[in-house]
This record gives sequence, structure tokens and C-alpha cells, in this order.
Amino acid sequence: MPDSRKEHRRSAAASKENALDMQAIEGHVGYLLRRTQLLVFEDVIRALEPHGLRPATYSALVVIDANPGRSQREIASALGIQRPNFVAMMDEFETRGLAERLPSPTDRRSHALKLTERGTALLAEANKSVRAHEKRMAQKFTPEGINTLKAILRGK
Amino acid sequence: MPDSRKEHRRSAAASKENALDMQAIEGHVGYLLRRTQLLVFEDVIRALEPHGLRPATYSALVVIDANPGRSQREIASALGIQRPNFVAMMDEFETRGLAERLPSPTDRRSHALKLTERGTALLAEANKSVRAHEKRMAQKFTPEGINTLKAILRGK
DNA sequence: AAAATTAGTTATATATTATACCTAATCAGC
DNA sequence: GCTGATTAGGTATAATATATAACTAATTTT
Repeated sequence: MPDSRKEHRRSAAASKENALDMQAIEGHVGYLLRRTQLLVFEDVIRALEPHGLRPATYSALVVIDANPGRSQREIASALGIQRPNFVAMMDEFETRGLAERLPSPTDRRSHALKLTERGTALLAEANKSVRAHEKRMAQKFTPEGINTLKAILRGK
Repeated sequence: MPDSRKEHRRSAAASKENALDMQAIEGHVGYLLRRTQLLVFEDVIRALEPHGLRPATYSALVVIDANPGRSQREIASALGIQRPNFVAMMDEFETRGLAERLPSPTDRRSHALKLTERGTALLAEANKSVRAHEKRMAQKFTPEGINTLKAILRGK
């Protein structure tokens, strides 16, 4: 065979990977939600990293900021975080000077949470990164698709 | 002492929990995806429990079933599972007689995975539960909303 | 034939999430 | 006013999930 070029270049690496049939599993909402959430989180985690935040800590700062004076139970519960697991997060916030536990005026058991000035500033910076991240997502999915998504999910 | 009884009254039932302002965080795709995925998983986890399966193991069975003869690396990678973490899963499948590692005809390093008869039967049963779960989800969201979701996410 | 790569594996580290229980404070019911 | 039940925050710990490093045997590359 005079003309024997055997596609040597991709013999090993590229072509060995025949795509699998994922049709059966990709029909499931739960699977799609999980994989997509992972994709989106990969990006937002990178966006938050420079600020020393993770998705969970970022969302906590956002919610405390929007609801100053609320208790740990209230904030944690709104975020779906177990109360015991929220303690360490608040400890970290206080250590870093981002939020504080003020005495509640009405209940000496509970704390009135609020962001410090530094916390507010950090959140503002983080918000910039997150907005850029949202922009990237808006491209990755489709402009109106994101809104559909929000609408659907918010309806619960 | 001022007679301040007025505050007491409402605390009995409804009023202790003034809803928090979640508007700021609910505008984020990542947050919405995560919370929704959690919601959906709660239901599918319950659906799979009677079959001794979890979302990850269920999806593995589905993908092996649709792609018999593929290697562990291929299956795991398609599912976004780290190869080391997939080993224990396959061990469990073999212990329970749901799947087997057959020698690959072309590469003695790798295994050709396939479901056993018992695995196929269990998957069929699990699929019934999952279909019921999907029906519940279709109600919870909206009929056409689910399709929109799938379409958006599959586009990636 | 030697060097580099790959599949599966083991061991381990890290992160996340959940559960049981403790104390101080508050509340419910008398 | 007391007393028992409940609640907020906290500690300790367990259970899960996820990631990384390194090893062996087989294969591929050069």
C-alpha cells in the first residue's frame, strides 16, 4: 500500500476515547443538576479563591449582610447549614475580622450577627468577582436560559 | 415595671420566624443550582434507598448497563468520579453480585465491566422508583420547566 | 530494549455533612 | 413564682464525599 499513512499522530492519545452513551443517565434531572452545579461551582470557587472565600462562606456573608442582627440559627437555617457546622464558620469570620457576634438585645442566649466594615469591604470585592463569574455563566448557558433557570428553581 | 405583655402574645405560633431576605443570594445561578440539586437529591435518595443504592451508585449502574465492556477509567471519568474512588464502588458491586470485572480482550491491564443478571434486574427495579421520583419532580417544578432545564444543561 | 505512559489499586488527606449531647437562657403551664 | 420543657450556641465526633501521591503490572513510544 503505497499510500500508507496510518494516522499515527492520534493513534494513542486522542482516538482511543470513543464517547460513552450517556443518554440514559442524562435524562435525569438530578444528574443534570448535580453535574451542572459542579461545573458552575468550579468557576465560582476559582472566582472566590483570591478573597479567601468558598461558596458556603460567600453565601453566608451575603445573607448576614442582607439580614444584620439575625441569630446564628436563623442564618444557618436559611442557608441549609447545620447549626453546629455554622459555629466554625462564624469563628473564622471573627478571627478574620469579617463579622461579629453582638449580644442580642432580646435574648441573652443568641447572637446578633453583623458584618464588620472589613467584612463589608471584602464582600464588595468578592461581589465583583462573582459578577464576572455570572457573566461567564451567562455565556456558557444562554442569555435567557439563565433567567429561565432562576425562575424555575425559585418557584421551588 | 412597665406592663409589657403585648409582645408575648404572637410568639406562640407563627411569628417567631420572620423570613430572612434571601433575594441577594438567590440571584446567583450557583446557589440556585446547589439548593435545587439538594432538594431533588433528598427525594431521589429516598427513592433509591430500598434498593440499597445511592445517586452515585445508581448512575454508575446505568452507565455500565448502557456501555458494557468499557473500562473502569472510562466509566468513572464519564461520571466525573476519581478513578481511585471508583474502585470501592466496583468492589461493592462485585460483592453484591451486581456487576463484574471481566478481563479485557485487548488490554490485560484493564477490566471490561458489565452488569450481571442480578444487576440488570436490580437496575430495572430501581428505574421504576426513579421514574416515580421524576414524576414527583415534574410536579414540583413545572411540566415544561423540566424540559427547559434539561435542554439548557445538556447544552453545557 | 529502555523510557514513558496507562489501568487499576492502596493508602491517606481533606472537605463536607450529620448526630449526640452539654450549658445557659428562655418559655409554657400551672 | 416555680418547674419542666424547649431553645441557642457550642463541643466532640461520626459518616460521607472527594482529592492526591505513589505503587505494580501492562502497554506504548522512541
